[in-house]
Amino acid sequence: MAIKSRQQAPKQSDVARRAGVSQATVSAVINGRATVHRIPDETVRRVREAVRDLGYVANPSARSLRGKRNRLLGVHTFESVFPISQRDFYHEFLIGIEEQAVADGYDLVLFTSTEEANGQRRIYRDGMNRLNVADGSVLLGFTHDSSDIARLAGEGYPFVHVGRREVPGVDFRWVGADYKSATHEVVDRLVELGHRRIGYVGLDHRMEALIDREEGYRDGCEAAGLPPLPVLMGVHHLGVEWFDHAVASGMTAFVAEDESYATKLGELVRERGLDIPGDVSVVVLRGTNDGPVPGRSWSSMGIPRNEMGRAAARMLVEILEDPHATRDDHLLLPCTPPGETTMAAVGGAA
Amino acid sequence: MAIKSRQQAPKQSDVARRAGVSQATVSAVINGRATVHRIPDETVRRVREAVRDLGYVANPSARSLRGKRNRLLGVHTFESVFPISQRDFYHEFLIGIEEQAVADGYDLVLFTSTEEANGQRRIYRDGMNRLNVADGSVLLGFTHDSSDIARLAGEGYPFVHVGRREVPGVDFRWVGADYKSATHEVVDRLVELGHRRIGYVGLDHRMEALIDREEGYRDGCEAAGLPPLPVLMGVHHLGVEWFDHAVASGMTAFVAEDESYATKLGELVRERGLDIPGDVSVVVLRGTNDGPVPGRSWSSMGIPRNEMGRAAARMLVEILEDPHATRDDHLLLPCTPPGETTMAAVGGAA
DNA sequence: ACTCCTTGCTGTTTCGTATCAGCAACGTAT
DNA sequence: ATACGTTGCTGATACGAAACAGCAAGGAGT
Repeated sequence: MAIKSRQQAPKQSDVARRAGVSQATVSAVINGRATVHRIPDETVRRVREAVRDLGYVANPSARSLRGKRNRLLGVHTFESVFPISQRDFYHEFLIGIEEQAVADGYDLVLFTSTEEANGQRRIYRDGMNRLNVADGSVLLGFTHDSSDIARLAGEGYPFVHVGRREVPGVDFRWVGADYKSATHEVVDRLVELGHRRIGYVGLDHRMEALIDREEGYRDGCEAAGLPPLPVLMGVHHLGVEWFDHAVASGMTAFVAEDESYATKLGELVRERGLDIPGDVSVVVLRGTNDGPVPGRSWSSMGIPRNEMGRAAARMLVEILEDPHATRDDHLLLPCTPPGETTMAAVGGAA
Repeated sequence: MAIKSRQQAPKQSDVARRAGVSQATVSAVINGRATVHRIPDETVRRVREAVRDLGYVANPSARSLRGKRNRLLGVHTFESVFPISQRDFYHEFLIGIEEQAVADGYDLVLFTSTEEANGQRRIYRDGMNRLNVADGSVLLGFTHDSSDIARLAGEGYPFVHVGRREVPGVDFRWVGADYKSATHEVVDRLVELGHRRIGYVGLDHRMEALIDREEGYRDGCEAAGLPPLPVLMGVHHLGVEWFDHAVASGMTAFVAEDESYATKLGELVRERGLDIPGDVSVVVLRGTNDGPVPGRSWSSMGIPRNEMGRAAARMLVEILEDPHATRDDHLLLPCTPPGETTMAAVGGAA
């Protein structure tokens, strides 16, 4: 069959020969430096013609070898599957990153080769840092093990972490969301709606993004003169005894740290013959798009995932293009308040 | 603040200095040519150690300039927005590609930098062919202009096109879906359900993937001894006059080439007080996930998008890893038959 | 003492592009 | 006649990795 194997594309020296000039002149014309190189119009015309005739296209590898940049932005995620999956929480971040890359004329490298047998993705594997193929990278997702981040920062590799993250003794850039204020406002709104005992249910594993939410909740309670009632545990421990006790104690609203908790709450509510939001209000602080019943979505704090992705990519590009400019290393974007689908006034109808 | 700026990424000469050998030796060790270069184990060990210590990773531009591979698979789409968007028809292909890349230990380069002002993406732009940074690429989506493909093939760049595509005088590899047989079977099923006048509505712009469907439709009609009744036009021309006429002529089933046509048909059906599938059956040949009403989806031919993506990536990797092996250059995967949500027996109830 | 072979490397060139330093030819000024 | 400036280029080099040719040191064989 006739599929060709690698052939020669014309290069600048071919163009030069055809135009009767040197390769350096061709380079100057192509890069618009004809004026500064004092190339007369007639010569420029001849070179352009030769370029057209031969169908010359620049070799990007040679170009970036010279320029020391590859115009590649890396995307690395610590979570198991690449956030390309649409149901994934991280998907929307990736779209933001992609949009910004388009805008800035960068290509994206998805580091999929870093997956280990256990599904975890690590940056350093047998001592190698694959990220180096990209000019810089955006990091997504959470790892318990912050050593990868520390090492990357130590090497001075340019990267931006999506999500606030603190690693003691290590400075690096991140783009986060203001979960604290947003959660505070959620409590304010619930108080406005007449709720006086507001529960907070969340994961037993604490990380920055969750700590911020809990802090906002506590601040909100304090500002309203209410007792904070947080319960932190694994979702499968959320049982009827706890729920009955909570309702009996007068709890009318629940702030769910994660959507999985809301789902569980929904089950408990249904099991007890109650109604959301008629009897109980539920607000989700970290969710995707599902709801308690098909067709209705949770009152869910809006995380500006797209914007966070965009901002992270933008910050990275700025670092790459002007490493020495002074700029903020951290960015906190506002969340949008939840819709009122699963929250309502105390005792009020749906 | 204390964020380090990019210290020059280490190169082979840095590794060489640290290991007390020459750059050539480092290159030999890294590329597994230690044996043929008669480098003793002890030296190999020292070099490897230096590589680890410095976190050395090869510069992909330098490598590809030299004609070497980078374990980078490119993904280029001709359509406007990158198929990362979940609503996009192309999204599922990308997931398949990604999964295969993970399996084979390749990273993915999404060519987002090729977008022009008009939203089109071209491979050759202002004299650059960016695809060269990847070892080979998977091409997605349709362009009217096949010159990019012809040129790429002419240069012998390794690529696999997702979707059957014929460019006269140009041979290249593709992975397609067997729309023809699948559409034939759709007609068979409709005939089984008692339909005798089956309309085919489709885009006026013909491309391989659509031509195949139409051919399958015609074959199916012929096999059943029915007259083929195809109508090809822009979706906005699909109007009530045509619909009334079609129904009056005894048409009971419509095969819609694209989901947009089914949507339009749904409107017309509702407008005339009819019911799908009670009065009219509708089958979609190219759709995503929507339906005539929320909660019900179209009877839609299943395009094995994930598998096509996987197969394309797999084929590409095989080409890269053994360019001279003989293999098929084209692959046709089966579609899955439509569910029976919007098709029913003639005169039968829903 | 000599040739020859093996081991263990190194020096040099190449890929295609961009840039920098500089040079020949000609004109103008003094 | 000499100095100087301008025009219109060219040659050489660097970027980082890979490949080829080859060389010095040491040992074996005669």
